[in-house]
Amino acid sequence: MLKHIAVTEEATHCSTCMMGSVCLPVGMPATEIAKLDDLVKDRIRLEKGQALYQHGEKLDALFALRTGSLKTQLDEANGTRQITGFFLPGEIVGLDGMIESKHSSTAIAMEDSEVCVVKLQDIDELSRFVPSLQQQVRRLMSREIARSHQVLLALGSMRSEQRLAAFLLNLSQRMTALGYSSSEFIMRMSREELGNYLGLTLETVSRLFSRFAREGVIIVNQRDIKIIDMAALNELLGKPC
Amino acid sequence: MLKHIAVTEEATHCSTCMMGSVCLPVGMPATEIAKLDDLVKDRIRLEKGQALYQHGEKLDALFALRTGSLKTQLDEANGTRQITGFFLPGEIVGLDGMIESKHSSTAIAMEDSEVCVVKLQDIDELSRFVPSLQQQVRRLMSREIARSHQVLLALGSMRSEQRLAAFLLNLSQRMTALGYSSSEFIMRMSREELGNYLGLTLETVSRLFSRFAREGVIIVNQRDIKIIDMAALNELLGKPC
DNA sequence: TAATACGCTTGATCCAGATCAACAGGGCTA
DNA sequence: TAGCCCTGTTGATCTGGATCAAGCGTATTA
Repeated sequence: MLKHIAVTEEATHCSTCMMGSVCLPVGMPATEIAKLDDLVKDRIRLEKGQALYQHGEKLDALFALRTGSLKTQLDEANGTRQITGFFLPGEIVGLDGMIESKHSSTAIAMEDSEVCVVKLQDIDELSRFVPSLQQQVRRLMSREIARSHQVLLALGSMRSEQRLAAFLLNLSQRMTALGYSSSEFIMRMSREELGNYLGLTLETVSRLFSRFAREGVIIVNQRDIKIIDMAALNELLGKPC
Repeated sequence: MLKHIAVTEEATHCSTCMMGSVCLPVGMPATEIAKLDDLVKDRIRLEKGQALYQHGEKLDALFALRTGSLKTQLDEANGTRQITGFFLPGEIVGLDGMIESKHSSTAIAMEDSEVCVVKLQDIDELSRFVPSLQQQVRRLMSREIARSHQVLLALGSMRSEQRLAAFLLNLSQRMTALGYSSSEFIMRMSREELGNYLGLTLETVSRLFSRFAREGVIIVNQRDIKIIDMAALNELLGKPC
């Protein structure tokens, strides 16, 4: 059962939330952000492994990740599973589910997490007074499309070492945006989950980590990653450092 | 140079367009569709090989494909290219470009084509009078996200023969929606383009076509495809027929 | 404290699909 | 009509990453 938490009068709202600088309101005019305070009436606390929503369930809201981390995946009838994304605080989950009002994927917490519930209905109502809100939702969805196109590029055109390099650089950037170190962070996903996401086996991922470490590009301690030679990772992708 | 065509008073509008049943208005209330007539003020005619827009260009509109077919692709600085989608009439192109108002991909006509130009500004203005329009745009974007997740599934979890089977079935469905035969159609893309899209080489694609033909699953004549045994393709994907 | 389990690493081997190469057919130009 | 280019087919060979297998460290439970 999902653990709902009503957002009371004195609780944190969008305009005062610490995640504001990376979350849903990013890029909106300050005057309009102030009007978003009634947008989130509800939060959900998730335990590690718990599903926020599952494929086929009715959808009427987006979810802004406040703390923790999530993964989204497709589960096919024949047993295959494809992880389609990993999400960090400030990122929006549920954007793929607005067709037929059914979720087309499953979202699972990779650690204890908390999300803000943003009802689509509330978005539509509020956007009459906050003109930039609809554009903002479009921007977020567009970003999600572009993001998955980047993953397509990785899966379709890159070799295994390039895929992992691209993943590490991407994660590093997102951690930086959150105010964490760009060179040292903890990966919340297992080798198997990462392999699934990147279209590789867990053994290949493990070997790549070992190799990168041997070559002095990173230091690996289980899920604790330290990037030593950022330029080497960029070079792998054929980008000039 | 792009060839623009003003949509005059007596020209076809959304409410009278033959593509209405598969295009942007799909699923909207009839009363609201009637109000969409001012949405498209402009069309663009493209010759085969011509770009509708290119990576980095300013974006302020969506494009509804009226006739012909398009592909979208990412072109990396290091020379790699990844085709991210093939588009048929009635489908919407340009949804990935609303971040920073810049296109994040390039769209190219695979044959002489024509698109309706839908200005974002006009969407925002019109949606004050047509409440379902914003939801419609969200639906279209959501569908695009779900679509690319399906491709992720193919590239990340399927073997070559399954990827091609999934592609053929998908194309068959879309052709059916357009009112064409579900079992016989012409593919507008080359073996190389298809291979690029599916993360395979053109040789592998060619061999797969030959093998499917040898096994009596399809009949291939260059780009003319006839599906003989739809069930066999579904079985390849592990789906019960 | 031992016992079981889970995630990860590493080695040995295998194979699907890439790469390299040759050629065929159709359409276009001269 | 010949010549050329472009697209596609097919064969031979190679290889990156999968698969199979063993073992190791850390956490959890009895």
